Amino acid sequence: MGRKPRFGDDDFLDAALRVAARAGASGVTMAAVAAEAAAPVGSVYHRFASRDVLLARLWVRTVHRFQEPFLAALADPDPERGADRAIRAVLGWAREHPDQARVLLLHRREDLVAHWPTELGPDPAGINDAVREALRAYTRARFGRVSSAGLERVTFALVDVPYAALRRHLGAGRTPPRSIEAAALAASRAALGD
Amino acid sequence: MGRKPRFGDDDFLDAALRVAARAGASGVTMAAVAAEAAAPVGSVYHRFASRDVLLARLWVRTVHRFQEPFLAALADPDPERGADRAIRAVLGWAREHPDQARVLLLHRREDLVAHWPTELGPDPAGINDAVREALRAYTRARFGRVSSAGLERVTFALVDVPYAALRRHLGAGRTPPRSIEAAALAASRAALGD
DNA sequence: TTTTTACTGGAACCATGATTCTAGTATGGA
DNA sequence: TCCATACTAGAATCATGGTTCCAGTAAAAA
Repeated sequence: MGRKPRFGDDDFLDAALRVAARAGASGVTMAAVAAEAAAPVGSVYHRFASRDVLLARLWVRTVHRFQEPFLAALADPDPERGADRAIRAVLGWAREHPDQARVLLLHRREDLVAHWPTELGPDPAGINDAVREALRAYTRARFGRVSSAGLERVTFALVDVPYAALRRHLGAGRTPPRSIEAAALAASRAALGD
Repeated sequence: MGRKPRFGDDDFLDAALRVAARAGASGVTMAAVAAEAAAPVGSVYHRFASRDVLLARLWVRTVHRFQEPFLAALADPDPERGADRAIRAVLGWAREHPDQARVLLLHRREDLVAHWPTELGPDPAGINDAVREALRAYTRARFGRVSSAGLERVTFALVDVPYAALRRHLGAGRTPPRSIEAAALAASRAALGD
């Protein structure tokens, strides 16, 4: 066969992550990613057809990593404990991986949709299917049935509230402090109507 | 003196707002703003030295409009009622002015800081001084003293929580529904430690 | 009516950064 | 050892969109 590759997909995704953490979304140029990986731009294009593909793949990889602990926590047979565990999982993950958490904040869904590379599947919308389904299941387990209002309330409590607790810190470049957990838990429980 | 102007500052700011609502932040090119106002690009540059200045001025104008009802509500002599009124003011303003609310979401503080035009003052940080001070005053009124933890909690409850309730809807291009108010109020009160 | 002057128009120019292109180059297998 | 095959290199090219520039133009004041 051919020669052994010097750079793999993940090398460039990791480089892009580091650049994003340091320079923000707009700083993630192909030249910057290549320099960060100590590679020439040509090698980046050998792996990723375009900048859009690179960014989309980084986003997808990060979303999956993020969803894993969240979904595991939410699946707890006891709904109340499941909610608490889910909140803690999100806050804990963000504290352990602030750069990756920042990537999730940096992209806007609209930007992603606008530049979504068709070769990565139909649409980024599908990526959240697992979460959407888990939230429906949670709503059913908690409230007996899945009403539109109930689902919205659950989404607010389990997704938007922890996001709100993190946003300020991640946006400012800080690792989120542990002290936000109490307020986030209290707010989330209240939103669930306890 | 000279002739009467055909376009004023606000014509272009309004045009930029409409473009932003329609095409997102990245769609706000100078050519798009000019076209939206039915003016040539030269006229835009006659009013605004650069795109950065235009966007920064739009942001500042919008922030001021947004802060006004929030600060008025928060100044209520009764702290509990002040918090509720502040939440309602934010949610109500966003529902009445979804495009402008979206502008506040679309910009990232980091992007603004990175491109801040020096002629607009020292820094965008100063813009939130009034809010920061109001939150300190609120913390004092509510908890007797201003501790770091108390201030963080108040900020989360009165700024981050309503933001969280709005984000999903504004980002998706929808006008936020009234139904989010109950959950936001409950979450906010809980975060304040009631 | 003439002059003055700020404003209008829009084509040309430039900077940035994505993408392409064509030689090399290293390595597994024959 | 030698060939076939990916992969590496990075200079050159292109596209996009911000910015400049200067010749008109219209209204207010004399």
